[in-house]
Amino acid sequence: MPESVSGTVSGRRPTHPETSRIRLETVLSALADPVRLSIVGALADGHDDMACVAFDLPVSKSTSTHHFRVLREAGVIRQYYEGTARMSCLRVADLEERFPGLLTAVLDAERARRG
Amino acid sequence: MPESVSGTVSGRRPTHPETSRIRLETVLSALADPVRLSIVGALADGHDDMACVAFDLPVSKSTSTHHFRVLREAGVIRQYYEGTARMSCLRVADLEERFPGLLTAVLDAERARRG
DNA sequence: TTCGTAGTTTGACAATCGTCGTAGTACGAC
DNA sequence: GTCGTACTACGACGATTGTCAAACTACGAA
Repeated sequence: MPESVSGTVSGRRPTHPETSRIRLETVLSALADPVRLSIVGALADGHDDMACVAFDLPVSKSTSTHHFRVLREAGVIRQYYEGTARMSCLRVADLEERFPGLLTAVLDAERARRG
Repeated sequence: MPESVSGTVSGRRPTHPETSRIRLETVLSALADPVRLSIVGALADGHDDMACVAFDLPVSKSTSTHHFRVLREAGVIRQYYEGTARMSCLRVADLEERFPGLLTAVLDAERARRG
């Protein structure tokens, strides 16, 4: 967390990489974890925006935070606050622009893996 | 190395996963490394089959062996011997069958990253 | 058979990763 | 204000990963 500009404590202003700076290896390694893959799958199939709490992950709260952070810093999801709830949504358009077809293929594969 | 059936020393009969057993997370994490990504890129763009030695990787021999093994065990490449040379080729059709569009998208992204 | 080439195996190492519990912070409701 | 909820931060831990050098194996050629 390098530059937290204005007054608020860090963590309240999540940093997102610009689309042009999203790196392939980072995205792939972000997606290469079962917990994070299931988050991404849930975001894609379920509701577009979801709070962390809605995911019901098989890990502790702090581990959840960690995984969401990895996804956000990789450029896979965008996060913002809605009250105390951390909402997340997939950066579908950004990813499609940067790596055409990649997210679609991964989501298809993940869907097949589960259903 | 569980079951090496006939007499030969292990390592000479590389084990490849069946297409149906290729796992998404394993493939993604295999591709999430710059060295392995460059191997895959070289295999896709260059010649279909290449010996390890032809890749000119920025790592030692043993590290090379390690990376090829990860790719092979993930189901991304197929390997066989041609004399003492270990030849490698992408399992394009198998991957397309298992995870349609995935390899293509990754290769496009990798190509863009380099060119 | 001897030599060189190509790759593997082993064991080591530092770095990263996924996990947790505890403590802390921000917000909404009361 | 106080309380509860939702999440983050901070260590800590064991497991995995990427790396290497050294010793070894398999094959082809001289």
